[in-house]
Order: sequence, then C-alpha cells, then structure tokens
Amino acid sequence: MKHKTRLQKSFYTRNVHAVAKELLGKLFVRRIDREIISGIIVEVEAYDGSIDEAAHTFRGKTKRNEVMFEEGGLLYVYFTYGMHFCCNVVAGKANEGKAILLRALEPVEGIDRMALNRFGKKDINEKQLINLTNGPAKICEAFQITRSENGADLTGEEIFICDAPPLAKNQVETSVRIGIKKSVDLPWRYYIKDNPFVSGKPPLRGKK
DNA sequence: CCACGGATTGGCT
DNA sequence: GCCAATCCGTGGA
Repeated sequence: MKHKTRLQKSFYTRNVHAVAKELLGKLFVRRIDREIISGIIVEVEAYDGSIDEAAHTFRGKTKRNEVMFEEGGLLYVYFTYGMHFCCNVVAGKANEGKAILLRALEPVEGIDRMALNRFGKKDINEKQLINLTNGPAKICEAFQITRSENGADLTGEEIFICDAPPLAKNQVETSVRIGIKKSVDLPWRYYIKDNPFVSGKPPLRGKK
C-alpha cells in the first residue's frame, strides 16, 4: 500500500482530546525489517494526569510512567495484569503526563503476520479476524509491541501514524472509558460509529 | 447473550 | 500485600 504522509511532531503536541479524536481514521503502522503491519485506528481513550485519577501519571513521575511525561509524539507502552502490554500515543507538552490509549484497530496490512502473532496460524475465520486487534493488549500482541518499544519516536521509521482525511463529526462517538475503577464518569473514550472492529461496550453507567 | 474467575508480573502503598 | 487502562474460557439463562 502507498502510505500517505506521516503525522509530525506538531500533531501530537496539542490538546489531548483533540489529538485523540483526530487519531480516529488514521493508519497506525509498524515496520519490522521490510515487513509492514498496519491498521486504521477506530477506538481510543484519553488519559490526563492533571485531573484524571485513572491516569498512570496522576501521582507524579516514576520509572514506569516517565515516557508519558515526555513531549507528545512518543509511544508509551506499559505492562499490566502480569501478561499484557498496552500502547499509548503521548500527547501535549513536556511534563503534562497525557496520553491516548489505542483500544482497537481495523487491520489493513500484514494480516497474516497479525494472525500468526495472535493465534499461531495464518488461516483464520471471520470471528478471529474481528478478534485480531479489537482490544488494547490484542493490538500489542498482533503488532509485536512490548517493553522494548516503550518510548519509540512516532516520527521515526519503526512505528508511526499516517495521515488520512478527517472523519465527519457524526462518525465520532463518545463514551465513558472501559476497564477502569477511578474517574469512571469522564467521557473520554472516542470511537468510530458502527465500526465492527471497536472493542466491547462500556458499563451501563455514566454519560454517553 | 451475559457474568464470573483464573492467569501471572511488577509497581506502589 | 494488594491489585491493575486485559483476555479468554467456562457455565448458566
């Protein structure tokens, strides 16, 4: 596939919610040697350590979260539940502690490689296709993203995001975030309406 | 379809 | 020691 231009630093250093919504529809690309794996971003969540108790940065800088305090445009990868990695796009200015969790992608290139990474085989059925990247830890498994990708520069060659035309405003839905126990009412999950690759629904509470 | 629990490391109280 | 920005399998309605 012919990739369009990569998003540059100035895209990422803006307001975390603007960046989050505008990431929808863009192409997340992973290059491993000559191989390309990519997918359209269809679901994200914003985290803002200045006012958000669910953000890893809410209680200040530690070894684990230091990348999230960098200036926007890096990848913040964290390890959780003893077995999963999740990746975020760092946004805003230095020392703000803001980032956007990638929750779901629509697979585009390298689907065979994603299938191998996720299920150990190339041939997958319809259900497994939907299951490739419809969750934050599934994305990392499919895209071979682990702790060694923490801090990767998104304006570099290994992991980057390609521009795409903006979505119509009525294509972007908002909800509360999934899987957290603090700041549960903040409506900071954004996803593409009716996209089949969006992950599960949020709990029936809070604002939509 | 939904609810629940187990897996299993590591960060922080 | 507690518990997490998850996932998957199981079991019941």
